[in-house]
Amino acid sequence: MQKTAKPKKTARAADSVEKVYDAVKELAVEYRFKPGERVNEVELATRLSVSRTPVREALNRLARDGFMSFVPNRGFYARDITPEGVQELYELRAAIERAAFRLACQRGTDAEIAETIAIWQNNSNLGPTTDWAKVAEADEAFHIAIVMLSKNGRMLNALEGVNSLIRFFRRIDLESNRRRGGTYDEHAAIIECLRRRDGDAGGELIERHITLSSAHAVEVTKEGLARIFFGRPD
Amino acid sequence: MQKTAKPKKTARAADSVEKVYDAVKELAVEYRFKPGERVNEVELATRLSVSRTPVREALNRLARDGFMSFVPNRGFYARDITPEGVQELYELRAAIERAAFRLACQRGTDAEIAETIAIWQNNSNLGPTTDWAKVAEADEAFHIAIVMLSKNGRMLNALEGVNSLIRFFRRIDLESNRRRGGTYDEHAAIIECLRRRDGDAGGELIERHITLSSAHAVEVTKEGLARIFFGRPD
DNA sequence: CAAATGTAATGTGTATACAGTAATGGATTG
DNA sequence: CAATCCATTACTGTATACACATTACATTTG
Repeated sequence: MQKTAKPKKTARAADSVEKVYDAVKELAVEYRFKPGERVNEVELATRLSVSRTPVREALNRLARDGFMSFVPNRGFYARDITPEGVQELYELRAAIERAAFRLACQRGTDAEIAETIAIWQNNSNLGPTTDWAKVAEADEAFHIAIVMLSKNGRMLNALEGVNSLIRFFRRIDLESNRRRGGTYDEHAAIIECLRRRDGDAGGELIERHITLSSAHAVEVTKEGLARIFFGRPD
Repeated sequence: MQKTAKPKKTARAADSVEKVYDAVKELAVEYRFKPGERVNEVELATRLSVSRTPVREALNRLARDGFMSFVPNRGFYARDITPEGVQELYELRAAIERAAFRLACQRGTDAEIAETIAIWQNNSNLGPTTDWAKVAEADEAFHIAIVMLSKNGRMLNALEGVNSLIRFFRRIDLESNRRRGGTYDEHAAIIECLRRRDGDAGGELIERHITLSSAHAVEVTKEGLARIFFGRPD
């Protein structure tokens, strides 16, 4: 289905909001805004070559997503970074994934479960790599795949929101975790429960698996702060 | 700290967004928009005596809250109403509250737990009433109070979002539930677990307590639809 | 008469203007 | 020299204007 050479595609700048939302969300996910920094609307608008109107609409969305806070007459501020905040996010993630796993064991079809296992087996064959971004991406996909089996779109949506909020820390966490090993085995055990459809056991494993990560919250945010303020071109 | 009589309080119309957000959210919570209905921005703006700009900002927020969906070049549509959607929300609520209860048992101080119990005892003394809105409000407050003990602001925030999305159904659910009795006893059992700080048992009770509600999702949405389309002045 | 086409009316998308509020920096005063 | 005050600057909040997209409806066509 090619785009049949329609030259009338001068097209208005519509969809600016979506573009701005995606772009600014990306900046926020990667902490290109310093924690607590005030976001200047005109600067952002000129940088993205749009007016303030779509920028403000996007910022309003991002505020509800948890990436911005908003103070009337002062504007939008980038999210903070604190160990407590990170731990809270991991705890929420654990709560969602635990429940979703139990539902997945009830509702996933045999075919879906088999497919999920197959995907995991492929992705875990990354071999020894130092591309932690890829590792984190695969890890996130693994957990998302399980939650999809729960057939609960609301949980999936909530988890995706949490995931984008912790993505920055998850990379750091996985690096140090992988050094300590264990992640692979934990996933393997979870997969085995899924195969047996043992929702209770697997749910507990997932919860512990995630809670282990949350226990590093302090170190992870320390390392995160360092990267935000020192470790990049900017 | 009184507001020292500053007559210069002609004040600009600022804060329109907050006002519009609250007003439209209220409308959405109560399903004053018919399910799936397209929301007309100019009509809403004139009704609230503001321009389209703050209206759109508020609608963008509400979209992220789950009250609106958005289709580029077509605008905002009110959420629709389906049994599956309601059940998903109840499942998410159960997931959050179960995990939060366990944390509450670990983190709540003796004083906080005692206070929570006291508040519940007061509120359960409503006696025989037919003001289901009040009953639902007390129920929501009871569950919120427990989650507050978890000291996890993110979970609290997520739960509040879910609560506002299901408030309409919760009232209906409680009516039929109360007729069947049981709600009081279930809360009492949960409270007892909290007093003993038995997070595992109480968590399971909460989950079952909520899951029981979710099982009525179909009937509840049927009744809800009837009320939306027939049962009110409009 | 049904389907297709053109056109008017309705409504969204974004830029811009202007009013009002907070932030800044220098002058003034103790 | 420090604190306060005032003027200036920078930025936010909302209304409005206009371009574009969609929808509804009447007209034409097979």
